[in-house]
Amino acid sequence: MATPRINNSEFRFCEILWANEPISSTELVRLCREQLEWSKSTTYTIIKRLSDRGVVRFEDKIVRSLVSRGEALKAESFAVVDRSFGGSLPGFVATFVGGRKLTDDELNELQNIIDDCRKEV
Amino acid sequence: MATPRINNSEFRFCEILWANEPISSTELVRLCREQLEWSKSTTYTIIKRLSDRGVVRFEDKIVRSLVSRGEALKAESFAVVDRSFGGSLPGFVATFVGGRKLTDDELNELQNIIDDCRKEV
DNA sequence: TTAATTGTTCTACAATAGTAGACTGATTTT
DNA sequence: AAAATCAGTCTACTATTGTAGAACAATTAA
Repeated sequence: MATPRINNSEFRFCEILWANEPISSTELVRLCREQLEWSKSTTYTIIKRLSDRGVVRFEDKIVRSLVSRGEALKAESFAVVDRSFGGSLPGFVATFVGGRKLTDDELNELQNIIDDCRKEV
Repeated sequence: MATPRINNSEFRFCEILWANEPISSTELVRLCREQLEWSKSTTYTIIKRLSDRGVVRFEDKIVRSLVSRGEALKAESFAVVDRSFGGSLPGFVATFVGGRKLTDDELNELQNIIDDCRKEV
């Protein structure tokens, strides 16, 4: 059961959903109008499309996600690393770093991630 | 001068171009047919679209890139990290790692990248 | 110098992404 | 109960992506 694809505008919608769920459609309409400048029907269209694809459930005027933010992000990060860096995380990181300085904090965070990863056998 | 956007099929095309440039359109048609199963006109359409957007130059039957593979990958990695992880590379890496074991080699590579990054002040 | 081949463009069509107006049925308010 | 509001759907239209047939122009071979 691969994570269903979520396109760009759907992703923006999901960010709002994830941050507020469970949430009524009416509220979503309001938030999407405020934060994305969407019309009411645009919001409903996206709810419909996402629920058709199993990304959300829309029941009794309440919308909730079936795919967590974490799952979606993981799927997306895998996709990029696979497609453009032959599946190599170091390849991705090297390219990213090559074009930008990292702060000490970021370096430390990365170090921690690596160390943790080494621990778990 | 932001790197022009390059969509999926264009990216596949570019991989072939980057690996073989400068290259004649005829050769590209051949390679795209072999590797992507594209028809002749599909290849020419993509050459046209990319040259309209300044990604490649098509002159005297020769195609060459104006955007290097490195630039394109960097732009793409930035885009993902920005859009989905608020610009945080550690955020990206943590998510990625959270769903998959890294090999020792990968861990060492990452370690090297971090160490190098620390050196350059 | 015709015939074939090669190189290129034009047009086009289906699929997906992005967006919304108009309508309808259900509730609520006067 | 008519009027207003609310919740939701339907239809639809534009832009982009993915792909290619047909036509045409230039070059080469017969």
